[in-house]
Amino acid sequence: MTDRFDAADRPALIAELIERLSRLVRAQAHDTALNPAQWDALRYLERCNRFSNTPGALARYLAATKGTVSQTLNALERKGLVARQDDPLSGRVVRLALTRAGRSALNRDPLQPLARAAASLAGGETRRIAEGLLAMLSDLQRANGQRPFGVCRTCRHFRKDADGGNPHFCALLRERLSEHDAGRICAEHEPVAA
Amino acid sequence: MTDRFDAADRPALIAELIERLSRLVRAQAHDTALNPAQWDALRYLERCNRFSNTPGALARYLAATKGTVSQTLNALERKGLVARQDDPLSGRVVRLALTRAGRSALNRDPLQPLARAAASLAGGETRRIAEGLLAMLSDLQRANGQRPFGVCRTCRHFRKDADGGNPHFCALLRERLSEHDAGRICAEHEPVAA
DNA sequence: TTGCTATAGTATCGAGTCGATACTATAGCG
DNA sequence: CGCTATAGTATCGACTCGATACTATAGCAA
Repeated sequence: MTDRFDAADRPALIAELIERLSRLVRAQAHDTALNPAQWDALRYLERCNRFSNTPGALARYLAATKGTVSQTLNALERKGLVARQDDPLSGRVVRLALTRAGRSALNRDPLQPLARAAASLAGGETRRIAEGLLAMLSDLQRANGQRPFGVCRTCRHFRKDADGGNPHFCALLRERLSEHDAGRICAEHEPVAA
Repeated sequence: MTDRFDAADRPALIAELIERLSRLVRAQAHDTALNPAQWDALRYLERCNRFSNTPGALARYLAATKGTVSQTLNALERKGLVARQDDPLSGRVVRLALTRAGRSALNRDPLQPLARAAASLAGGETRRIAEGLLAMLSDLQRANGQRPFGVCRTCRHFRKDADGGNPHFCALLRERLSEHDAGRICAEHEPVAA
């Protein structure tokens, strides 16, 4: 029988460690006012751009069904952390926004202990690990036939410094992008490299 | 506002990536016959040693309550993947063992896509990442006041090559350990370094 | 205009999860 | 023999989450 802790099976070890770390975070988060799915949604809404602040985009991001996400949003709205707003342009789109309370709730994010654990790694390691995990995420999403969901800056529709005042531009949505926008998650993201 | 994707906030990014990877695995695992907790239990039972194949140890490992774990075990037993056996020495200890079907179920572990993603990383990276994640796990467990749960070989009670035929020895439980034992997870594990 | 179809989102339901609580039974100690 | 600690189970209830069914709007086509 193969021993999953052998050096040869290090990928299996990595996968299992990821699963365990996440499990510990969830276990720890249990005495929070929010559940894991709600925290995930809150984090997403903090970082998505104005093209992606919708229930549908959130559902794709979380790999959950629209119905499930709708319930999560109901809970977050009930708690006053998220506001739903009608889209001025389209009658069937709902725009999501964090409330002030929602933003400040993120200061109590149960992911913080994990982030602290990451911060205490040896100096150069955080970069390597972040890049490795990112690569794994892309891999996994590709294998699942999902959209990659990256930030505008790394998208093939991103046009850097297209203009003076408003430095960037999205060639897909034909919208100007501020420097701030460029670092936000977009549901339309397509990586530069084909 | 700080942008969580800045280089300065790389630890937060790492934490979030771990959470997302795990979420994708869980989402993918949904059309499996087993749920995430059951997979976690199966994985543990494949790799724990003979001192740690009990519901209590599993509960500590999963950071779950005994009641929850008991239910998980009920489900696994009902599905014929795990067998509960009375301990011959103690009437209040239950020993857990994977059945043949349980062992072969692990070939369909939904963690495998993630492991494959880890395997396709650049050569030297897997080692670094595995070590980094291990360090994070220890950190997190220490912060939560939990037992570390490592393999015998790295335990302070482990005596290497204590004997000829049975090479190793556990100084805590006063039991001989085979080479195979040395790589198994033990609930009594205490790291060498204090 | 009138369909037709696709899409965004919601409501409802039911199987299942998981912690809390309470319980039984054994171990171990005096 | 109690007494207490521990291993494990049963039960309950709040909640999760996907499946299904539904409403409503958008967009296209004739």
